[in-house]
Amino acid sequence: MGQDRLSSPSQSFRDRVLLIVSLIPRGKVATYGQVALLAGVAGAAQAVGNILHVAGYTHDLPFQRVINQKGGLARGYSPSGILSHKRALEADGVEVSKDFTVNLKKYLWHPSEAILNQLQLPVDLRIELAARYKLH
DNA sequence: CGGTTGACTCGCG
DNA sequence: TCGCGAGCCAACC
Repeated sequence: MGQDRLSSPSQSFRDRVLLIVSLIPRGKVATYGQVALLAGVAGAAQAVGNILHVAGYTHDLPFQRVINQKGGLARGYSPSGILSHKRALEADGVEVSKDFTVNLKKYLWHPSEAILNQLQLPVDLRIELAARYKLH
């Protein structure tokens, strides 16, 4: 039974991004660049931010779990809403420092093999993903 | 169809 | 270590 197919290359980049974000477990975070790679397009981090900014709320996604490469919370999450972003993450059980950063070594999401397989991620992207985000 | 935008990233000084 | 500029890419208008 092939139901539960997570995504396929035929889906739009946008749909794959939304799906991947929905897979980030509570208590973990992912970076924009990481989501872009998982969606099959290296270097599309900014596009991921754009997509979440536009569709995050309407799709009821845990978009608070997506932060930048340095572990910092999004500046434009909402005008002065970096505090609400901090609270949303803490509600997930993620520690947020006073300078609004998260310890990626501790909280970065490492997708399971099963998920990677179902995303049908090309080998080269898998390699890049492991090289950039595998933190002992 | 083409220019603009931005919840990003990287590299350089 | 930090700020700034340039590069990137899909969505938008």
